[in-house]
Amino acid sequence: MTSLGRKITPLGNRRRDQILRAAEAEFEKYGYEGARIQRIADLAGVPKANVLYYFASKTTLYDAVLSNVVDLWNAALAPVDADADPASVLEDYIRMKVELTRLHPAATRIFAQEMLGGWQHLSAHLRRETREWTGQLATEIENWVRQGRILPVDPFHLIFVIWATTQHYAESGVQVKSIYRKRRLTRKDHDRLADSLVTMVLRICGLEPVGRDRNS
Amino acid sequence: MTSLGRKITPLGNRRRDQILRAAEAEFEKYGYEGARIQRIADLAGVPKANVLYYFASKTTLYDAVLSNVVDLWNAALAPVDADADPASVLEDYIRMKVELTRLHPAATRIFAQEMLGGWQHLSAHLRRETREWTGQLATEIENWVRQGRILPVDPFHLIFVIWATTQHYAESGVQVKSIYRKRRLTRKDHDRLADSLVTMVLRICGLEPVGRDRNS
DNA sequence: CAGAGTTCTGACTATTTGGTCAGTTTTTTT
DNA sequence: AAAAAAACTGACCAAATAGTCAGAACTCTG
Repeated sequence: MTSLGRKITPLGNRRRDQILRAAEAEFEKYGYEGARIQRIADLAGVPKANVLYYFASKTTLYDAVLSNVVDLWNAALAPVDADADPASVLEDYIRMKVELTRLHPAATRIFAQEMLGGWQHLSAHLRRETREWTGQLATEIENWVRQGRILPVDPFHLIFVIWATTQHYAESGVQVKSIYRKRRLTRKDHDRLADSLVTMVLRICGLEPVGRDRNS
Repeated sequence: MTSLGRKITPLGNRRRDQILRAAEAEFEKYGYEGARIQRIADLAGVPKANVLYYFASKTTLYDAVLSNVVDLWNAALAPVDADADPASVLEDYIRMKVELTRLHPAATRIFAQEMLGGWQHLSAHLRRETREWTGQLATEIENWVRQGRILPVDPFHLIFVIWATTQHYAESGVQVKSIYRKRRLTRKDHDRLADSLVTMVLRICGLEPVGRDRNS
């Protein structure tokens, strides 16, 4: 489904990326059902038929976009180091997630939409990967609790707090504007979000912030 | 838009509700764009034209569904009593929200979808109401912080934790199944969620659980 | 520069879908 | 029971949209 039955030249690759970027924006804005191939074509500045030339169908195109997003996610959220102290691990995890959210808001929103829909469009392969890194942190948290290194918490719920909050915050750029009367999220907003989240999560676990050199 | 230019008999009202319920299920499952009037009609057991007889357009129908949902939400989340102690207020708020989520999962999901889309389909009237009760709790939390009754927290972020987590949890029945390998959420799951959330939120605020008679 | 492979596209099709409407049936009112 | 009002519906329509295709244009290679 992903591979076309022909060679891909550098030119073709550029076009493909160009279309893919446009598709990402479109899917972000309208979701799978609401997305229109024509609009993707317009946005990419190519005729509609050209979109269908590179991606056989709307589904294929969405798959490609989604795959990119999940790859991004998987690459960024590194495996947990078993020896590191809980506070550091949690803080790193949170800051990484917020950063990803800041750098790739479109990707983030698509990811969230897909999650809302129960990963209906996620291939089995990607689904497994996604489950893996989520499960790993949960196991680690469970160990910490058993070892008495943090207060008792339900690992899933703790992850949800981190996950849902950043996600929710990122997703709702419009909501933030409409309910909280802000225009858009600045870099500072994201830093504040990360700080605030770290503080909250550490308090939940009964931990103190780790003194560390921040690179900024 | 909401009112038809004719009298509504009891019979008509029943049919209207019947269709409305079907529509709620449909919109929950497929979102606004994905929803099909034909399917709503089938689900309600009436011809498609009958749906359009009661609701002039898809938009009108969605408005009606959404209005119901927001009413439900507004009615349940009572205004905050300024004199009550923070722990009680927060616990009540959380338990109410989780309960709503349990009783009206469809409504909850539609609400979330709408939020994701930036309230694009919410009338100005409902939008104002929604903002009001959100802002009220935030103000209250700010007061508590100022009075030193709870540890310093960003009110919005705290509300987000509550909100996003329950929302996220409720929304992702399928995700819970696919990632965390559970079948469906039982009553017990919701109780555990509420307990866990209360604990977490109180820890964030540096509060102890309130001893109180639970009616169950 | 010739030929092969790749890229591109306008025009077209099949299907889906929201919405209309004229006329029928049922219920309510007088 | 007659008249009026409301409820209902099958048949249709116009618009939108995903996807097809034949052939033109371009690009690379020998």
